[in-house]
Amino acid sequence: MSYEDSRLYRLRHSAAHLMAQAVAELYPGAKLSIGPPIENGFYYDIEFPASIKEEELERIEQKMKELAKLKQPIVRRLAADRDEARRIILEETTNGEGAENAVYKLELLDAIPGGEEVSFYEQRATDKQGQEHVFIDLCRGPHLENTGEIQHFKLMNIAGAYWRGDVRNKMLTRLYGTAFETKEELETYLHNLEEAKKRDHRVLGRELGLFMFSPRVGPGLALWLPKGATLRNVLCDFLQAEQLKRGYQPVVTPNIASIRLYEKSGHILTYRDKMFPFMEDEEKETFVLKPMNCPFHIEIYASSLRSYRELPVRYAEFGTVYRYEQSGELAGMLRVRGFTQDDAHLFVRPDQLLDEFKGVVDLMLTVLKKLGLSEYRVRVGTRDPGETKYVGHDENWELSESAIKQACEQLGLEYELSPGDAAFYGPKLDLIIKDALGREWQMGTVQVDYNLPERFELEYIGEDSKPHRPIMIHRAPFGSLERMIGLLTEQYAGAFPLWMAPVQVAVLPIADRHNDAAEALAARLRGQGLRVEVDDRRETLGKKIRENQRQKLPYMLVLGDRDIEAGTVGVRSRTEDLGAMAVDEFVVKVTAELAG
RNA sequence: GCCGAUGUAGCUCAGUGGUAGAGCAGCUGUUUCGUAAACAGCAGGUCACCGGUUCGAAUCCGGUCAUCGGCUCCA
Repeated sequence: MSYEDSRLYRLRHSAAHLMAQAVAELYPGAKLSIGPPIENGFYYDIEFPASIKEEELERIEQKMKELAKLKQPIVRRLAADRDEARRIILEETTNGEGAENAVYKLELLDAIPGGEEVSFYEQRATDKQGQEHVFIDLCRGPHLENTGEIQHFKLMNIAGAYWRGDVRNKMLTRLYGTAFETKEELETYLHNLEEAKKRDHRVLGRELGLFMFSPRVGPGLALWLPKGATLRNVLCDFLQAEQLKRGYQPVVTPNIASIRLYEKSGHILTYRDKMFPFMEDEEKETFVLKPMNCPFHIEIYASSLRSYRELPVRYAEFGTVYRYEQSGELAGMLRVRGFTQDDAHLFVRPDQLLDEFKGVVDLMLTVLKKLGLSEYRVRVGTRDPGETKYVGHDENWELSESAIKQACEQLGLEYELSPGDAAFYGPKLDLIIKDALGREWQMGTVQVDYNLPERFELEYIGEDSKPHRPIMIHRAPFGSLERMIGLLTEQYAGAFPLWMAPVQVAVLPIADRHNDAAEALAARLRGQGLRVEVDDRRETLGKKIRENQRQKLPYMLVLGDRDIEAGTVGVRSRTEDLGAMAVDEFVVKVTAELAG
C-alpha cells in the first residue's frame, strides 16, 4: 500500500488540521492556507497577524493536546455547489472574521476544477466548561474518524514559505510537525534524526580532515584539506580512466573570460543574476568569472573546420565554476559558490545522438555502481506541451526525447518522466540522491542542447560536403565533486570503501623501538600503491586504535616485537581484530579487496 | 534574497547584570606500553563584529556578518 493510501497519511493530515484549529483558537486573525501531509510529517502554511517565535510551538502543541482529548468526530461535508462552498468558507471557517480572513481558502476554491466536488472536513465538540470548539476546513481529505486518535505528535520548526511557492507572493509562516501511530515510532524517528546529524558531511568533513570553510575566504568557498583532496583525486582518476576508455579527450580552460563569450552564449541574458560581479580591466574590457564551462569547449570545437568523420568530439574537463548562489541557499559542500564539475561536452551528428546518449548513460551507471550508490532517482525532463519557451525544431525534440528514453530502456535504467522539467534548450536526464537528512539533491546530469550550436553557428562538413549543425550533449556523471563528496561522506558515514579512503592503512608501532620497522613496512606498502600513514605518536596502543578507529581507517596494522620477529602484523579492520598475518598475506588480501 | 533559530578556547558545551569555566584536543615532563582514552603540570578567550542602555554587559536593546532549519533556485 502506498503512503498516500495509508492510515499514517490520514493521521498526519488530521494532525495538520488539529494544528490549524489550535492556531485559529490561539491567534485570532490568523489566515489559513494549505496544510498537507509530507514525507515525514505534515505542515500548515498560515499568515499570522504578527510574526511568531519558535518557542510558541510549545503553546500550540499544548493546545493541540487539549483539542485532541475532546475526541472531536471528524466529519466530511459536501458542498452542494460553488455558492454554498463560498458561503461555508466565509461564514463557517473564519470564526466570523469575514472575507479578509478567507483569502487563501477562496483562492483555493477557485482553483478547483469545475466538475470536481468540493468537500469540507469539520470537527467539533464542547469542553467541560461548556465552551464549544469548531473547526471547518476546505479539504479533499481523507482524514481519521476522530481527533482522539491523534496522540503521538511533535511540532518541529517554523519556516517561511511563499504562498503557492512563488517568490512574488507573500511569505507565509509554515509550521512543521510530525505524527506517528505509536509513541515508540515517534521516539525512534526523533532518535534517528539525531543519529543522522552525526553523519552530516559538515561534521564529518571537519572530524576526518576532509574539507572546511573559512570566513576569511568567504561563504560557499570550500577549502579542501589533504585527506579530502586525496579523496577528490582518487575519484577524478577513476573517472578520467573511464573516460579515456570511452574516447573522451581532455581540455583545460581558464576560470575567467571576456564577457563577450557569455554574450554570445546568451548566458548574460538568462544567467546574469547567478554570476559573480563583473570585473573590468584598464582598457575597459569586462571579464566574468565563469559560471559554466560549455562556451569554452565550444570555442575549441569551433577553432577548426570539422568533418563528419571527426564526430563525435568529446571534450572533458574538471572545470571549476562560480555561481553567486543566494546566501540562504548555501549548505556545506552540497551547495557552494565555487565548485568543480566533472564536465564534458559531446558534439554529435543527429544519427549519433542515440548511441552517444547511451554511452553517457552507461558511463553514469558505471560510476554509480563503482561509488556504491544504489539509492537514487532518475528524472527525465521533457517538454511541457503547453509551453512555448523552447528553442529548436519539433523533430529534434522528438528525436532527442526518444533517444533519452530508448537509451534508458536499452540499458535497463528505471526513470520517471517529468514533463516540463526540460531545459529550454533541450531535454535532460538528472540523477537525484538524498542526503542524511532526507533532502534531495541533483547530482549527475545529461542534457541535449540545440541552442548553443545555433548561437555559436557550429558546423561540420557532411558527407554531402555541405555544412551541418551538430547537436551538443552536456554531461556530468558526478555533477560536482563538492556535492558528490559531501553526499558520499554522508552515505558512508565517513567510512569510505577501501579504494576511496584517503588513508587506507595506518601502521601502529607499539613502542618507539618499533618506529623504524613501521616506516619500513609503510614504505613497502606504499610501493604496492597503498595510501599508508604511520602513527608513531608516544601514545598507548589502545589510544592509537581508538583514534584511528574514529578516523574510520579501513585497516590498522599493529607492529611489535612479536611481529618483527615473525614477519607478521596484527591486522585490525574497522570493526574487529583479525589477528596476526604475514605481511605478504595482508598485501594479497588488500589487493584482492581493491580488485573486487 | 525571504521566514525562524544559533554564534563563549581548535572541538563539544556550562555560565541571564558584578571582571570567563569544564571535558577533549594542544604544549612540557614522566611512562615504552599487544588491540577503543597512561599520569601530572602548563598554556589557551576582543564571549562573532559594531553601536547603545547601565556605576558595571558574554548576559539587556539595535545593527552587521556567518552558520543552521525551511521557502525559492540549483551541480
